[in-house]
Amino acid sequence: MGATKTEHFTEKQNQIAILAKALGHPARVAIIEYLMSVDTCICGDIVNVLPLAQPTVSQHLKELKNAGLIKGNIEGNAICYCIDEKALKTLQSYFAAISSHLEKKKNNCC
Amino acid sequence: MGATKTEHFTEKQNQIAILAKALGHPARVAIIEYLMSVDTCICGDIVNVLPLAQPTVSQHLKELKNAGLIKGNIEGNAICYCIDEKALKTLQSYFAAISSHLEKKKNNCC
DNA sequence: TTTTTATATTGCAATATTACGATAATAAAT
DNA sequence: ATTTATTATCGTAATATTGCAATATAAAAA
Repeated sequence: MGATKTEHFTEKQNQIAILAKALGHPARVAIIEYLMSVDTCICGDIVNVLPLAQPTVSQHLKELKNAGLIKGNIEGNAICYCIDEKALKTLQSYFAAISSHLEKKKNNCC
Repeated sequence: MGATKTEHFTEKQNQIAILAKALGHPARVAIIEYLMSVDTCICGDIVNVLPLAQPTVSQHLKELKNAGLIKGNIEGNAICYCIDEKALKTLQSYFAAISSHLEKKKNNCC
């Protein structure tokens, strides 16, 4: 064993889990924050910004891309990675819904 | 190797990563959603609701608790787990900030 | 007190993640 | 055509996660 039983959960639950998992590493959070901070879309300096070796950064970028959090095109020997707004909007909506639900409830146990 | 290099990232980045990682599994997303759906705080039926064995569920609950997403007290031989609103508020604020930042920017590359 | 009920812990096997050196691939620059 | 610069892939070691059977723990019920 060791493999997640995705088939037992809803599409939505799996989707949120995939996005959350992709952000479940500080390097990937840092990458998203960096992509937000730069104006340009070409940003070959991600490797220099992060305290990790180039193959490791490349791997993290791949995971963010697989999860759908970033989009990337190859521009010559530079990369053009940027945030996929749709994915982040999904997360924003999800947690906004949870928050408003919790506020309505005001349950005060625990 | 294989251990995350947390020390190279900011407190905030690590905090978000910890919360996101905890939600990086559909079972744990399902648990949060279930805790939201029930009115009561005592909810010993989590095990019956999920398609996983009892020790596995117990482990997922432990991880959610470690990450700070749920709070739990033992109430006799039942458990009282509930959502820690603070943690979910943190996530809500974080993604709200990202979303509003992205909307302001309207970058249209990629 | 013994049984029942409910959750936690232990131990283990299967799998996944993290990290990086070495190397490949690719395109711009010389 | 060769060099240079940049990103991707491969291979591998260390560690973490996932899942569950077996067992422990703890309190209510009998």
